Amino acid sequence: MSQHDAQARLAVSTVIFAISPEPDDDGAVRPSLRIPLVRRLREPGLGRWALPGGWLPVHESLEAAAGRTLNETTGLSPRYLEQLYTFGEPDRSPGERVVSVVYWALVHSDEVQRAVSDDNVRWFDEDDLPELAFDHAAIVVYALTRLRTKLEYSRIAHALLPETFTMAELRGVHEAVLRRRLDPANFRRTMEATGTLVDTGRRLAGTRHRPPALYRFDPAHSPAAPPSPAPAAPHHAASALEGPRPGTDSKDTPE
Amino acid sequence: MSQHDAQARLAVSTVIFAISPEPDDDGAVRPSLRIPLVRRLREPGLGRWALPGGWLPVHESLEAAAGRTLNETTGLSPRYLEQLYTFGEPDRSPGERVVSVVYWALVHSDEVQRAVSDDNVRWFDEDDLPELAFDHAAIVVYALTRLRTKLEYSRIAHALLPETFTMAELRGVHEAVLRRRLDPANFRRTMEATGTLVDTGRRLAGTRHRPPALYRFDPAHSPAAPPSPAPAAPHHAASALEGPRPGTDSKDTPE
DNA sequence: CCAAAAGTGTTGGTGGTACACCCATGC
DNA sequence: GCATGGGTGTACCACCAACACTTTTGG
Repeated sequence: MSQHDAQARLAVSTVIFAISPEPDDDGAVRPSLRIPLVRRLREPGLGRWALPGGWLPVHESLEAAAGRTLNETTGLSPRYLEQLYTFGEPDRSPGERVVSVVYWALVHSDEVQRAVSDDNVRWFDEDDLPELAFDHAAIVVYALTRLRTKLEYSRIAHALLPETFTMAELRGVHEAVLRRRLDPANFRRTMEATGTLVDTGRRLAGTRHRPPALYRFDPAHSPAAPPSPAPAAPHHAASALEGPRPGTDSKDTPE
Repeated sequence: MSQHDAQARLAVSTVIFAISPEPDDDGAVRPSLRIPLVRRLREPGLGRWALPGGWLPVHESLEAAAGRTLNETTGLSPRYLEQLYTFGEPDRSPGERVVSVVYWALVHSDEVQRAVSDDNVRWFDEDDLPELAFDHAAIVVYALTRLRTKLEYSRIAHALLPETFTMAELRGVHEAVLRRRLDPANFRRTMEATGTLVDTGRRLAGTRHRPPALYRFDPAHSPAAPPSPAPAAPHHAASALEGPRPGTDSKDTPE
């Protein structure tokens, strides 16, 4: 019983979200929600697209492992990272029992520019995903509903935006995630009422209309962990990454 | 590398909630929220109280394992069972890396009567817990906030009550969980507005005041899985249990 | 001046809280 | 009849969606 003994194997995967400006059908630039996927280089599921992840190292915390694999596959570091759910149906991975602790993450839109993207890592539009390996399609669907639900009662949209942003950009993020238009007037008031928005005093020039104010989020409100007592506490998994090292395929790849 | 090789071990634990009538300080019978704990019979944490649970068998689903260990320790079967969170800090269990997928469950109050309770299994009042092994105290705190949060936007209180119940009993459950008094008039309207309550037509006699109506929950509303798409779907882990079998201590016990 | 988006004001509906009040039963 | 909770009616307040309206820029 070397490594296929009577034990489930533990993997950690992450659903990563970012906002990308994408040309709309009528040419207007509407932001869209995007997700990076990696191509599987081994069986099972060879060639299929899957969520970035890897086996859990014995001495690494779950959250650190999620942040690290995220960084290894995309080159990015998450602004927001939270556990989503643990998937462990006995038959979800052919051949071997695999239990996956899945996280979801948000990254800044301006970082996506310099994100890795090659034959084996690609960003997909949220409503135009390819066929996924294992049960990853269901996982993404679940992560999407969690993101949408949480966006409405929490203020996490800032994790998808650069340091400063206009009210319209913030609204664009909400509209892209919720997939519906929001009233600009009411949206502004709701956001201002949270007290987490700080007017930088500067304005964005160069538009062909009245220049909008630039805001940033009050850091006093966001790093303070939400009322979830025990876990959560989205630290950034500050695990450094030295070069493009082999990644997860030291021996075999999990789902 | 027999079984202490470089892999984390996977355990499944469950925080079980039930309502018990408990004599109040002034003699009045107010329901209270109770949690069963098991005494650890091995190191680490020998003698301490801990959440019921066990190692994950290779061919059993996470939810089935949670339901089974729940049944083995308490003799009860859950009316509600949902995944809570996965705890996996590297140092949470001395000596060995253990990752615990934790569920939370609700059981009917009338079943608690015939629940197991001996030297090694005991029910504790939610606000009078003993010192717990490992990080189980934090886990219970987290489960409590989840229960409280979910009670307010979902209708899960029925899982803590018998088939039929009065409006006051239902309110008593909410008050016990939320730890505050609720306005009877407003509570009634709120509950009636959900449309999930069915008046059985019968009334509870024997009180020394106007006999209250007996309700039951509309089964058309509760088994229908909530809008959580992927996981959830609280099936009852229908794994039979043949007698008081050795349980999890075939080789060693997890946390 | 005009287009276009920023930003403000006002109104009506909805849901929740507080609280006054009547109803039906046991004793 | 009277104490006790069961059950109803109603006024008020906070929040939110809808939408009319004013402001400020670029061209």
